[in-house]
Amino acid sequence: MIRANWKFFETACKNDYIRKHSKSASTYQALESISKMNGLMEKPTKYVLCNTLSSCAKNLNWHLGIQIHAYMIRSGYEDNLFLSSALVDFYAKCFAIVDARKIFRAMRIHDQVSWTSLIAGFSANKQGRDAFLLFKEMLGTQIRPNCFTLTSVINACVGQNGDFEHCPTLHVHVIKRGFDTSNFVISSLVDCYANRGQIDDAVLLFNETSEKDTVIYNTMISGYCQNQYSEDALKLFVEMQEKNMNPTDHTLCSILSVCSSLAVLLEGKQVHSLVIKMGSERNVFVASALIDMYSKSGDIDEALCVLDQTSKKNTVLWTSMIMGYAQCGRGLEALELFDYLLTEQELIPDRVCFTAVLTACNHAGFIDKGEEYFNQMRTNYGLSPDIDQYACLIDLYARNGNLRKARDLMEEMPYDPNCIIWSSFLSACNIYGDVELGREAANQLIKMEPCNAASYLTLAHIYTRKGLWNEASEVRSLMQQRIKRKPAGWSWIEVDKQFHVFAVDDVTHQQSNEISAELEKIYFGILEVSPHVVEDINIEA
DNA sequence: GTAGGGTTAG
Repeated sequence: MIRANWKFFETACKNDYIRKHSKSASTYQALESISKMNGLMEKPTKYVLCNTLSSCAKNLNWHLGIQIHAYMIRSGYEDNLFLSSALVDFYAKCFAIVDARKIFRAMRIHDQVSWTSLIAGFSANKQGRDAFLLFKEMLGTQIRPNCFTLTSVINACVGQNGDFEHCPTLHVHVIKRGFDTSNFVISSLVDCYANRGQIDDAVLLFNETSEKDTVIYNTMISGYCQNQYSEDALKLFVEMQEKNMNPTDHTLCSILSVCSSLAVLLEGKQVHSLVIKMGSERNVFVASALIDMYSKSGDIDEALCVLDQTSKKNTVLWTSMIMGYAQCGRGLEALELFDYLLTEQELIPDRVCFTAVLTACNHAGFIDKGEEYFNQMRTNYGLSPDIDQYACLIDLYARNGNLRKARDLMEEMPYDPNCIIWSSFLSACNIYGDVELGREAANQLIKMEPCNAASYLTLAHIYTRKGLWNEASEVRSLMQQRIKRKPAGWSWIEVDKQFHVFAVDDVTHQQSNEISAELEKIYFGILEVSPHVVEDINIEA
């Protein structure tokens, strides 16, 4: 029997695995709690029920919430608009979106709040399409959307697939209804554009906003950060300080993430000082960003220190540390930590945690262990692997020379292999010189990204190593036909058979370094084997 | 009298 305590329910609702157990807990504490809130064992009024439901929604207190629902039915409050809206919100926030929809559909009348609650619910449950359809349905009624509704539906577009392009349409609604002065709405639009890689639109909107608050700054910084405009993110951070706007924990997270991607330990340490000054080291988001920053900068000991000092550790924090070990090549320590957490700390791993564990196996070359952990996901934790964990296992097989096994798994898995999977598979084919599988992988990649030179060049490399000069030449001429000009923003010159990559003006120093590294990686392989290929890869405009 | 909103982590 699991003891009923509210902390447990908060966690329980976040995780399906525990959630099924939470149903077996006793219910008396729930009723006791309602009574206490209402004072001295009296019957709860509809106001108390409403407030309590709202609090259950905020704190993910599933058990108490369903007790209140039961009480509502018994007491004839089912038709109360306020209570029903709060109930929709409660179920939606507790990830029971099917129940939320059921309550909403059973309501005889709806208002802005009930519509918005379900739209926001779909959005929070990553069902952007449903949120957008419901918004369209709402437009067909007498109830007009308000700024809450628009924020929720715009938010639903974030993280959706490429074909789900409603951000400009919603932007028009925002302007038409005069919500373009609301920072709430504008920040969700900035986030939406940035998330879709339309950074110019995000910047335009940000610059047009006259009274910028901290959140809108944070959103823009985070947008720059997501799109690898690290220097612009830093500039905006400085601008914020010049305007005497206090950074928040969100700002710190984004800036630490910038320091991670630039691997600038010195600047990262300065931000760490600011974290301490602001007293934010207890924030688990900030702590996680710090661990990530230190481990990506190669200072794993400092990452451990941060972890030790964080009193409230959760799965994300532990995962950061496991990933930190894995990425700096200390796979064994990563796995030891994971095993310790399972046995001693009762860690309940999620999918991302398994990604970190499988990455560790990958870096350490532990095939058997990798397979074991992969199978444990389903058998021990009821988690069906998603494409990221499949990608890890496929990469683990391929890197270690089991190309056939990797290819079979790509066939068996319930997802279509993405660019990441094909390109890691192609580079394994290159290492092990497998012409047949390499050709297939390159062709798939060329179909997906016809203008990415890397796939053509890697395939040409595989052919050249096997002495298949004609095939290699065919691939190179195909590349020259398809890629007619140099990718925007960078160029290169050849001096003494060495490539010197330089950036044109509008490319930041950081991007230019990344491009150099990438090109050096590609061309070094080619130069090594067959110097005459060098002439062919001068793709002129 | 009661309900709903924006940016953050692996």
